[in-house]
Formats: sequence, C-alpha cells, structure tokens
Amino acid sequence: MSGGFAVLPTRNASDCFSCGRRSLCLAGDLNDSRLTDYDERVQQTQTFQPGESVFTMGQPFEGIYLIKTGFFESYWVTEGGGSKVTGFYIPGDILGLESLGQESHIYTTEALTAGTVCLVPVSMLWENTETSLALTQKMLKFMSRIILSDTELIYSMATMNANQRIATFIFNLATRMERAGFRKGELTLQMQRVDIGSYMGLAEETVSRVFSRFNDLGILSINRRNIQHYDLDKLHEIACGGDLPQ
Amino acid sequence: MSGGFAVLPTRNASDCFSCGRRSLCLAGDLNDSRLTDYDERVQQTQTFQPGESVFTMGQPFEGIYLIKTGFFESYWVTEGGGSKVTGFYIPGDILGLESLGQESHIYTTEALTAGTVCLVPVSMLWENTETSLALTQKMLKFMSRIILSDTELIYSMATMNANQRIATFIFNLATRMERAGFRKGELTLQMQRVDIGSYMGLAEETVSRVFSRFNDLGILSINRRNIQHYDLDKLHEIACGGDLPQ
DNA sequence: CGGAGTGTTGACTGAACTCAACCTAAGTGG
DNA sequence: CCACTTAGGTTGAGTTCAGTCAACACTCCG
Repeated sequence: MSGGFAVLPTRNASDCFSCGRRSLCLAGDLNDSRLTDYDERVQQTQTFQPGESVFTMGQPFEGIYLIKTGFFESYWVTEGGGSKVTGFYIPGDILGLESLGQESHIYTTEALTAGTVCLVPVSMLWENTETSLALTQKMLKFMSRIILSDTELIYSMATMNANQRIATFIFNLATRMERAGFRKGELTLQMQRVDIGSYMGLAEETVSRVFSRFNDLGILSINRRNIQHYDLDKLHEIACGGDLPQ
Repeated sequence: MSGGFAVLPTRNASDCFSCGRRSLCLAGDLNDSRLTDYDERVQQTQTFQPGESVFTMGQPFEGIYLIKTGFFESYWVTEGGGSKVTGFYIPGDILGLESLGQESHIYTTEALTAGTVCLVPVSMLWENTETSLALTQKMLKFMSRIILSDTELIYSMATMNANQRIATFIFNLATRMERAGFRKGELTLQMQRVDIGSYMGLAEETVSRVFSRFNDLGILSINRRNIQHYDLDKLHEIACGGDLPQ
C-alpha cells in the first residue's frame, strides 16, 4: 500500500484485498506483496447455478477452486460404471485437490446450490517464487487434513453400522458448518438421501430409516431436508459406538 | 561435483549420492546442489526390527520417513477405543504424511519385517529455500496420490462385497510390489489375516474364507502367507464386480 | 388436477458377522 | 527327539443388520 491515500480499495469488490472471506482462504495469511502477486493471478468469482459443473472427470486439470459461497458435491465414476459421491463442500473448502498431481480431473464437481468460487491456476503452484512456496506449504497442510478426514471416513466404512455412520455424517457436517459461521443447532441438508447414502456406503432407504429413528428418539428433528435441535453430544456418543438412547 | 576427481563417492555408502534407491525417493530428481543440501540434513538409514515402532500416536511430529527396505504397517486408535489398520507400506513409500499439518503423529507405525528408513526433518519442509520448494512441490503430488488411493479404498468400503475387497487388496498390493521391483506373479503377505481384515473392513474369518475360495477357483495359490500364480486379470475383473469364475 | 421427483415405510432375503471348534506350524523345554 | 504350548489360520452353524423390491406419501409445479 504505497503513499498516503485512502485505505478503501480502488479495485472492484471482488478482489482479494476486499474479500470478506479471506480468513477462510488459502491467501488468508499472505503478506501484502505476496497477496498482490496472488490477487493478480487468481481468477475471481465465477458463479454457478444448481446442477452446473465446476469441472468434470477427465477434463485437463487447470487449478483448484476456493469456495466463497454455496454448496457443492463431487462424485466419481469407476471403470465398472458405478458412481459414488466422494464429498460435500461448504464455503471455505477447496475443490480439485485430489487431482493436483494428475493431468486431468479425477472427480466431477457440481453446485448443489447457487455458489461462487475463485480459481487458483495450477501454474502458480509449480513456479519458483516466494508466493508459490507460501502456497505449496499451506496446501500441504490442507491436504494432510484431507487425508485425515479420509481416514476417518474409511474407519467409518470399515467398522460402523448405519446408525453410527449417519451420526458421524451429521456430526461432521454440523461441526464444519458451525466453524464456517453458520447458525448452530440447525442446518439444511443440500443433498438428496441417495447421495448421502452413496457417500456413506448405505442404501437410500437405510438413510431414511436412520433419520426417522433419530427423529423418534429426540436426537434431532428432521423434516425433509431441514434439521433442527440436533444434539451434538448424543450424535458423537452414537458415532463412538454407544447404544441408542431409550 | 567440483574439480576433476574420481566420480566414486568418498562419503560412506549410506549417503544420498550413492544410495541405490534414490530413484524411488523424494530426492529422486533433485539437482546436485540441492541434493547436497538435502543429503546434509536428512538422517540416513535408521534400522527397525519386526514389531518396533517408527513413531507412535501422539508423539511430536518430527518429520517423514522414506522406506529404503522392509515392510511397515500403520494403525489408528480411536476415541472409542477401537483400532484400525490404516495402511501397509513397502519400499519407496513414505511414512508419516498424514501428520504433516499436525503437531503430533496421528498413526502408530510399526515394522512388519526388519527394515531401514531415512528421516526428512519437518524443518526442511517449512523453510524458505529452493530445496524446500522442490520438496514441497514433490510432496504435493505424493499426497495427491494418497488422496486418490484413499478415495479408492473408500469406494471399496462403500460398495464392494468381501470378494471384491480382497481382490482389490491383492491386486493393489501385487501391482505396487511389482512396480517397486519385486518378482512378478508371487508375493509374501507380511501381515496377519486379522490386519488385512481390519484394513479392508472385514472379519478375520471372512478374509480367510475368501482366500480359500480364490485358491479353490484357481485365481491364486495361497499357503498361509505365500501367494503364487496370482492372476491379475481375474482379480481385476472380480474387483470390478465380475462374477466369480466357474 | 395430474405427474414427476423425492422421501418414507414394510416385508423378505442374503451376505457377512459372531461364536465355537479345530487344524497347522513353529517354537520351547525336558 | 518328542511332548507340549502358543499363535495364527481355517471351517462350520446360527444370527443379524442392512440391502432389495415394492407400495405409498408428500411437495412442487405446470
């Protein structure tokens, strides 16, 4: 920021300096000169409508996307023709990390709601600059966290029954939403039952049954996609293998 | 390499320049000056006996370990007290990546056989040097590949039956072993049935039954831990959901 | 009002788990 | 060298949880 001019940015409202969501972002703690560098290279604020794809499997890998607003999901189609939901993403999450080392995208990622994202081009990561080093180091930590949450998912698949899986799913989603600044104690599911089932390795009907069960037992109130009064403690207890209450 | 001296190294045989496994290593394609830097900082060739731990859960994260020789496994103990095998590692693999962004180790990692590893201290990764940039970039790709294989494991857990899981397990292990230079068509399992079960989300007895089934159907010959004449094509077909032959 | 998409509930079935018995190989010690 | 022990692996029988198939309910929208 050279000179003694007003602090208010002359740039338009979508640049990194004035972005209200910078604390959630990869660029969160870059210093001013690096942020200037970063800001000039990142493609800011692309908008998507529900059902639109951010990228599709096999498409050349052009970079990673930081979610500013909206909800997204990714899925994977296997050789055998099966498909599986591989993740749900909320504001602050990064799309495309799984394809970093690849030539092309591994997953297809779609908007579940209207949403906006910023693209960090892959070229920024592999070049030899201070900004690049700061980014790669930050991304290592991001990816390590992804590996961790994958581990937990694998654990849940390998050892948990249906009640535990759904308890884990809601517990994790609620926790992430709260951390990202959403209201505590209630949330709206942005995805279908069949997609939750695909993600957690359960049939659609089983997901539905478990939600009904939790509702009847007072662990949460659910009506279609609206969840209210969820009890994180009980969910956590169930996820850890505790018996269902009553 | 300054001057016109003999090419043979004056260093001892355990340094990076003379290491026969460098092509498998993180340092694989560092240029000479960076490799010198790297070589001086890496702690070479620690030895472990079967059952010894390389690191344990909760221990401060000191760095990542490159496997030169031997086989290792990692496991995770959950809040609820359950434990689960989280990975099997062969020469060329890296131990500890899941803890990169953390203060302390997430998994415990043990030697399954006698083995040797090199430690890359965490400090090397977070500093601001050319070597560090080269390493972080290479590690991003490594971690992206881990995320990919986790995805496949999650898929297998979510959608595959016992035959498919074991076929996948053997297919992947055999492929990795072949790529790491082991003899094709036969392999020795270095782990117990119960650990394979824990890893793949199956009971020990189910693992045993599936091995017997595969043996009877001629997909492989197995005697305790020795597998011979495995048929990668058939395994792949089963993994993709094909019916069992005959 | 009718139709489509999504979610719920019921009845039946089957694959994998649990529990138990048994087998085999590799020590170990007298 | 053989008897005994132990850990790991195999096989069998009964049970159970979640999948499948089917019918129905609710909501939205033209």
